[in-house]
Amino acid sequence: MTPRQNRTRDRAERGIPEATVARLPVYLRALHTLQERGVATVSSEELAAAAGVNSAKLRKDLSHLGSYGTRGVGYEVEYLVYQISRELGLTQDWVVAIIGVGNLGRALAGYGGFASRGFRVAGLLDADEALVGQEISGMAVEHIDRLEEIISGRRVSIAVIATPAGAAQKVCDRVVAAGVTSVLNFAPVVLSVPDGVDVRKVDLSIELQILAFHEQRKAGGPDGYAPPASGEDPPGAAQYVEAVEA
Amino acid sequence: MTPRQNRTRDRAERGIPEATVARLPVYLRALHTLQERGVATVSSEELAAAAGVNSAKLRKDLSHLGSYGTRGVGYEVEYLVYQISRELGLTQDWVVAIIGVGNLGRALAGYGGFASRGFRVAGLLDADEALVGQEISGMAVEHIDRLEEIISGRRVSIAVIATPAGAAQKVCDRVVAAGVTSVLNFAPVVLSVPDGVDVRKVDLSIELQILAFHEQRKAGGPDGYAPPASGEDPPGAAQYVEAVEA
DNA sequence: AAGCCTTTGTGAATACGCGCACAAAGTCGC
DNA sequence: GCGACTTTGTGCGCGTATTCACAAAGGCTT
Repeated sequence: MTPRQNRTRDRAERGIPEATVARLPVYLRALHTLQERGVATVSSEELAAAAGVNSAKLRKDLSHLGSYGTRGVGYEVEYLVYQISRELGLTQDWVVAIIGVGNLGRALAGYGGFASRGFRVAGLLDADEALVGQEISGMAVEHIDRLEEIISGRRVSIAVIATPAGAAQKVCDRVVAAGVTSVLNFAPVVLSVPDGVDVRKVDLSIELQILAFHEQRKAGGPDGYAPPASGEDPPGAAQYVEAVEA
Repeated sequence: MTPRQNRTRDRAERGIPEATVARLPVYLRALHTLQERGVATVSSEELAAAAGVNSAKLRKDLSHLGSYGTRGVGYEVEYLVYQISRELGLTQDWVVAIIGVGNLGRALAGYGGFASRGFRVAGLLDADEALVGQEISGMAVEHIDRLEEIISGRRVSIAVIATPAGAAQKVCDRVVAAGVTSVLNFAPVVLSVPDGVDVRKVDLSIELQILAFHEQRKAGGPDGYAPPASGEDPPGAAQYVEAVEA
């Protein structure tokens, strides 16, 4: 994605691989668990096991942040928690707005994982007049007409889109226009955004379909499944649509 | 993950790359949208744009399923929908059980994306006696004690874990013991499962943290952000824990 | 019927990520 | 104070993924 800037500084300090960034939160969670148990020091082997990764990978990931381990001993849990938190930007607070207060939006509003990691939900917005004013998880739902005002007024930097698919792109355009540069999208659509805006997608249906693919493989026998005749002309090409439509 | 079986047959028919599998559902969704609009034929360029990927990548992905395009014309939408659906295993029905009926479980139970893609929710389970018997999205919540009976009796092949973190591993062990080989995990823990069982994880908090990382970079200036002094000895090493704890 | 134009399918080059294996570095026991 | 032992940090090779660029293939026009 950003290949050119990787040679400006040489490792640590700049250019942490995307794959590493994606694992840091996992390490962080494992470290928090260790911390609760009162563990002061952990080896790469132990932490890797807790995080479900290879220990060499863990060490390489951590080496991108600097040399925070002690050879022969391991890593100091507390210090590592701090370093990873800082690298991820969790030592500062991030203001989040949730747009769309359906079932999913409600679940997100009540999700404990927000507050505990420096994410503060500062707004719940919906287009449904009947919802506006209702209180969800101790916060009143506001009308989406006030989106721009809320986003800039409360310095929202991350927007969580939990609207129906049809509304998502329009909402996205508006939050971006209002200054948001990070979007977490739960709507089942591909959002298009200008350069400089990050979008991450969470899509239940896609995850299930990936599982179904592997499940189908497994069902075909342990040694190898051949997908149903993939070079043939299926008889009756017209009616196969029904099989997958709602 | 499975490198040895890739040479048994030569491309198509066997060994679709994991990265490709992960994109097929995206293509499928884009194709459904086109279908609703009455589009009969689509070029790789158009479909790639709709799916948010490079067109060469799209063509290579599709080539793993076989040669379903016509040079000079493009792909027949309906036929491609069928081929991808079949490859993903969506031409058959998959029986899903949702374990944990909190906010998130409720949202999942009501999620339309299940039914519309061949996923049938056949059970909602929870440990809370107060919830058992309640109806959620037209389905009665059942007690988790009946998990084994429900899973084998109703031929559940995919388990969705939406329990609190503390309960997830135990629930996972039970569903696996009962015969489930595909798990979609929403609990913020790393599940360990025996070989042959697939686990996919959806984790809101991790996604937010990844966004925060990039947001922090952007905030440091358009040309390059240097993370706060990553080789230094921070003064007062003891109190930095508070910054990220609940 | 022939040639032009569009679009696929893929070879080749490049970038990226992973994991092994080991040297360097530091601790701990004696 | 020294040697043995542990564990980090990383060089290296391998496999996968991505993208470019183009030849092959097919339709369409004249």
